[in-house]
Amino acid sequence: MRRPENPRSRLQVEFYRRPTLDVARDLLGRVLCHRPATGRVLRGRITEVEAYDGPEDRASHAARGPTPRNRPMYEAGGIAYVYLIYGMHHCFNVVTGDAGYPAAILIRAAESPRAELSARGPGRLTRAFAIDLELDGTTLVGDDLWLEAGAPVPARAVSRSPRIGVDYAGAWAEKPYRFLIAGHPEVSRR
DNA sequence: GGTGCGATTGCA
DNA sequence: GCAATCGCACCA
Repeated sequence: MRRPENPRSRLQVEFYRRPTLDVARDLLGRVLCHRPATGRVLRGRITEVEAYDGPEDRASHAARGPTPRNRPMYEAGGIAYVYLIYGMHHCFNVVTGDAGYPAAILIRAAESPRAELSARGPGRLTRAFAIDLELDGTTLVGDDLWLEAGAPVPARAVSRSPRIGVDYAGAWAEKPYRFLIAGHPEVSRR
């Protein structure tokens, strides 16, 4: 019988350099940690994510090939991909897979005993965790930004659905690439 | 160089 | 239902 992982142990690059859907499911229950330039470490347990997987994924920023913005998606897994959406909100992604294969996972929600760190929705989450463009391309195994093992989420507690806000992606909009912990449903209607 | 729009959110 | 707000993708 394997000894349970220390919940405070940090995820290493091997965790991220796996198939994107596997990483997405395994991100549930992990603890996002950010140490801002000033202040204490911000910690929150991930409750909802969406996978954007490969060059064929029409919902992905990489659907039309590499651009200055999506460059981090083509790097080897284990770094952040952060972009500005609607001119006002940041979205935080975890880059996955091998170098040259564009893939990332959008972190959509997290919970914390600290109420101000419980956030539903990708824009609210980045605001709560003080994540902005400065963290674009940052390693996820450094001392500024990292993930901790947290507590495992059993299979029965994982639910899936199509991704939010990607109606333009044709058949790819139907794929169940959104993973969430049952009992932590998205609040936003749609 | 010009134009259209988005992996969202909050308010009417 | 719709405005906010701007970097960037795309076209010329």
